[in-house]
Amino acid sequence: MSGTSEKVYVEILKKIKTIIEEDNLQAGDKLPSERELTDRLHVGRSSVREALRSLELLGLIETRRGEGTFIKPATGHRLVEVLASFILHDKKAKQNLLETKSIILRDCIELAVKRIKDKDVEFLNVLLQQMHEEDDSGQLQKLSYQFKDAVIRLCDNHLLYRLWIELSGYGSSLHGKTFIPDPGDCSQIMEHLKNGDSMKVIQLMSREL
Amino acid sequence: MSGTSEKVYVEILKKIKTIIEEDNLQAGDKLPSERELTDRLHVGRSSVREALRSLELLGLIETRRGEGTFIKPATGHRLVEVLASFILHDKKAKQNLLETKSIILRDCIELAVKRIKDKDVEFLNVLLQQMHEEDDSGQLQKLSYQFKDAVIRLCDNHLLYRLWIELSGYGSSLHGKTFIPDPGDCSQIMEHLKNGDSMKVIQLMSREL
DNA sequence: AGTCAATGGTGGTCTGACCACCAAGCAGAT
DNA sequence: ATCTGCTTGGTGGTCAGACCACCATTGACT
Repeated sequence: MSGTSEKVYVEILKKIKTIIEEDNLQAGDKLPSERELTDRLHVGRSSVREALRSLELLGLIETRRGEGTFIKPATGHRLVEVLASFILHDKKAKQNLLETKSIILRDCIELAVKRIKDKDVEFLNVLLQQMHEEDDSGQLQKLSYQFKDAVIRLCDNHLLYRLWIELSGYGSSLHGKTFIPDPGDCSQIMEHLKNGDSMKVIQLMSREL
Repeated sequence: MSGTSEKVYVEILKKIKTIIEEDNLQAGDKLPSERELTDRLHVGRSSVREALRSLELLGLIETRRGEGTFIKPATGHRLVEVLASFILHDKKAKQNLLETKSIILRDCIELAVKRIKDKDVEFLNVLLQQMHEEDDSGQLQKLSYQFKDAVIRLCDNHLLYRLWIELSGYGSSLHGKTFIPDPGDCSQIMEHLKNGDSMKVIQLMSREL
């Protein structure tokens, strides 16, 4: 071995990262099975599992019994969920959470109005069109969520976006419901996005708070 | 049992959380040993370990071989470190990181100028005084860092503060050095804080970028 | 009283075993 | 030829037991 004072499971984390990079694995792709990793890395299966379970809790991978382990599209509110339940005991912390969520949302939108491109406008218009044509309320809700999400992603900063997703995930588990704009809201948001009026967009998107 | 579709190690996470709450364990306190948890929760030791390793990777606990498992004071830059190394493959992601760090810093400062109290001003003045009296360059650096940190904490939002700490931690591992203001900067920062000029404070504190 | 070896507890790791689950392949029925 | 359904191999999920390395305490010896 190379001078290995590190715990095996941490080493494994690094090896897995290497494997992901070398094989250029993308979100949704399958990782080698636990037993194969055991062989390739010359470690015990339990150590492999400790590493994988850690990544799973971080929301970086997803395991499906009988199928395998897969790289997850970065959308893990699990992270904040766990962190929160262990760290955010008191009321003040929850207040902090809501405030931070609101601030991050504002940040995203401010970047969004700066960075929105013509093709983004087109895409949002398509969504908007679909919404106005949709009758089924379930489908409508889904589209509304997509619209909201798409707007936030306009910030073109994946890290910031992830922060919002995670904060949002925990936030909704706090008060149960998530704000979803109706088609009318979306039309207005659309207009203000084009005009570069970030204040108005923020107002419309922050209704839940 | 309650509908147990959950994986054992996730159940264990909850149980551990319960134990921490019931026994009112604080940072630094010792958790029951792996074998004791195995007995108390009627599960295999490997499952207990999967749960503990996950918490360790999240920076929530610390394990010392031959001694035991201990609750860690909530200050895990491990989180972003791990997330980052797995998510931030490309250059764009690193750019995202720097941008986000800068944005969070701005958010903190904007809250800080709103929320600064007289006693905060007093405290910062004491630090400033010490800085001007200090000769030793090492000590001076330490005081400068304290000053910067104290200003950011004025936002009175622990979560936002933690986000900055974590982003900052990874950021410095990117380009190696961290910006530390000199006494002159600190005096100016102090003035603008009192005047409520957040723009100026942000400028002075963001020099590293 | 001081030194140090034995001991018991703790985390670290590996192995092998079994289960539950899923998908693909194959054999039989239609 | 197609569909159905069973078999089978691969996968994750879990457990039990065995060592090892390490640490702190104990207690015997000096």
